[in-house]
Amino acid sequence: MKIGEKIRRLRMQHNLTQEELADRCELSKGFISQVERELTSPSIATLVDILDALGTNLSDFFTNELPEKVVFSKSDVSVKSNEELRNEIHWIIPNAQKNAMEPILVHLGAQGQTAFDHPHDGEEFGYVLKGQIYLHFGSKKVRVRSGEAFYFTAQASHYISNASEKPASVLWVSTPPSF
Amino acid sequence: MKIGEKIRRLRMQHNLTQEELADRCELSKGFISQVERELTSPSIATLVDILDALGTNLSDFFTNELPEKVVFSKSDVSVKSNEELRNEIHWIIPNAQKNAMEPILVHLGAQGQTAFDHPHDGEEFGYVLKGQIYLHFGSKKVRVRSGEAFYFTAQASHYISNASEKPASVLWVSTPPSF
DNA sequence: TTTTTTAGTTTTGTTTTACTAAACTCTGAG
DNA sequence: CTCAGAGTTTAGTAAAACAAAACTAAAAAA
Repeated sequence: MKIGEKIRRLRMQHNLTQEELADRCELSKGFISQVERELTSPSIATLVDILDALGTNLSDFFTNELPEKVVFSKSDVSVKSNEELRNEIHWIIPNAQKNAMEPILVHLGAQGQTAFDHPHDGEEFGYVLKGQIYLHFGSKKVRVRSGEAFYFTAQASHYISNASEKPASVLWVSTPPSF
Repeated sequence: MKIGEKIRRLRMQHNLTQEELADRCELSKGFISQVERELTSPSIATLVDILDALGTNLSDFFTNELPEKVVFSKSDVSVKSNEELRNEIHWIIPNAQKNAMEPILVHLGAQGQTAFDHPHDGEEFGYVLKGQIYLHFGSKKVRVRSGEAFYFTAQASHYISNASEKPASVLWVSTPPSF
């Protein structure tokens, strides 16, 4: 929590005095002082004004930063294959649920396809490494060939399929990770 | 913005009535109604209570505000090449600044390298499509070969280089987009 | 049909508090 | 010492958050 402290830090980083900040968002300097010392709590509307004057927004403000983590994946970490759907999914990063994005490698055999993915907030990006696949997005169906990419917000059900006899590989990155 | 609508949607997703939600966060059902219809705006403290009862938090609540967008990139949208660094960067998605992730294709010529990227919050994922590159991360230097991937939180300065004479290609996804 | 229940809305009123204006404190500089 | 610039504190008000109860509307039950 600690809204006040955070605002103070931000103000400092911008080399502003309480009064200067107060002017920018049409508040009194005394009030800014109270906010920073947590003697009061601004309304949401005024918080937006303050953050605006500090070049940020509610989203960034409340998003706590992630702990540092570096992963170098030389080999596949975990694999799950599905005979019936003729596919194989390689999770590239361990415990990606904790991260903002989750990259996977999808191998589709002849006539293979992935499981139906239900709509969720977030975005999906794919790059076809090998072969040719069909992306089914809502009622749309689009062909994506090797070296091509696709991108969409995951607000419709979707899955991919391989209509041909040759295997296909897709590098897939989704955010936030579906759980 | 539209705090009320969003709360209503969340409540619906949890199959709660206004009264049930009101009970959980010790508010009156009438007030919940006013909030959802934007006739009033909750204080930050009570907003936290409400979100808590809905199994979320300020951070997540204010983050997911992306407009639906679907992009299929069959050809490169914009390219920027740098003779001196012997590289070429292809932006795959137009206006990716508005999105949660920004995928690019990086081609490195012989002895090429990318510009120095300064630390920022967010995460970076890369997959080497062709050739062999070195990832410089802070003071670390790691070799990544074709078919291998790397991943890290972008809290240290970083860039990639191609030490060999053969060209190299890397598919790069970063989040949030650096601007 | 009438009655009852269930979900949501609207009104009215109280109480809390966000916010202002002005006085106050504490520096450091000239 | 005094002046100026930074922050703090106080006192008061205007605004609003929120509660409680009355009111709609619709569906379920009888």
